[in-house]
Amino acid sequence: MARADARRNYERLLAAAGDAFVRYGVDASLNDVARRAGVGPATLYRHFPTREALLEALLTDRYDTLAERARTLLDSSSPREALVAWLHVFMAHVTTYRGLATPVKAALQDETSELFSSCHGMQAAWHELLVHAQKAGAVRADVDGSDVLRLVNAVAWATDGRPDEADRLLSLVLEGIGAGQH
Amino acid sequence: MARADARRNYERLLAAAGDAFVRYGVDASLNDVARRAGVGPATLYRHFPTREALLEALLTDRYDTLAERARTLLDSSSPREALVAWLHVFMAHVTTYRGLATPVKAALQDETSELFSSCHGMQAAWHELLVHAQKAGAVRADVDGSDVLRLVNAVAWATDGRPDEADRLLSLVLEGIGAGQH
DNA sequence: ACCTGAACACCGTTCAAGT
DNA sequence: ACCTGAACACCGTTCAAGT
Repeated sequence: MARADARRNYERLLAAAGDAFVRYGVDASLNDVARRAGVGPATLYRHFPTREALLEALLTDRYDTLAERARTLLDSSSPREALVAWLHVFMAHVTTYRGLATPVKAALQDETSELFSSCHGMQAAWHELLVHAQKAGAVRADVDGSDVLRLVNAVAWATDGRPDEADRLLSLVLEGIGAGQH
Repeated sequence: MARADARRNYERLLAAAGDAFVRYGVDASLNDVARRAGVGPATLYRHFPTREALLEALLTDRYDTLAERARTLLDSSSPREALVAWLHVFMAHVTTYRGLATPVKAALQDETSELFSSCHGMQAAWHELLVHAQKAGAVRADVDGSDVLRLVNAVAWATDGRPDEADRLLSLVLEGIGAGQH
């Protein structure tokens, strides 16, 4: 049973980490996070053994939201529009913290990544969305969903969240999977 | 006029940095580079004020080679094949050191990057290659060369040089610019 | 059961002092 | 004109010692 102070430290650390990641990106100093939380460094490591553990705690429910969003779009729009809209939302997610694309890359392909399982539901929902679009003939049948997701993540990395460039590169990718506007 | 020992230190530092980047990637410790070169840290900073200066010295002639390669391919192959072949060579370049994609990203879009000017000739040659392919109808006329290069660099980043995945993602990009196999 | 903060080995970078 | 290596402020991470 967790002590009250332990629980409080956990919350404070999470809040401080969120702040620091927003300000300085994913590589923000962990000692600084602990300082902001008013806690010793070792306390941070006790609650979150790795930087990825911190990210996981911060992002898990966002991945749930992304999965839900995919399912909502599935019945609400045309298959192509749904897919395009969701990929935009996904890119916005990767832009949450500077440097987030790198851990996301790991999450998308490395089973040992701590974010790997947090992503699983989202990936499943994304695959449904893709298959739906493929069955409607809006996307080529031979493209692999994981490939697309990793490529879109790479676009987010390459454009650093600059919206116009992100949109241009994303259009190229969409064209590549056969989902371009005609 | 440079002293003999200064010149020798310069060469040693360059060699040590090349070694270290190959082993540990672009983020290798600069103190360690100096140690390997048998030189004090300040001597490294005197010759190469920044890590990017080191990269520039190591890569400049490779960019010249890449430019030359583009011009060679221009008359030797079909426009489409030439373009595809060169992009593969470019991706291989980005894989020279682990983590190189990040400075390359800067070089391709940030004028303040020290690699920016080193890249200029290569970019010009690449644009020629692209225009050639576009005139031949092998690539869509509305795609921007810089966009493509940045996207391909992003593919190199996303695949970490794993050849099969790199090829799959690159195919998607090629399809996106209208240069896929039909 | 949990927290503390001093400590370790490292990093990038700069300094006064040397030759 | 160039080099030295000690030094600074930082980093991630772990420790024995506390309550």
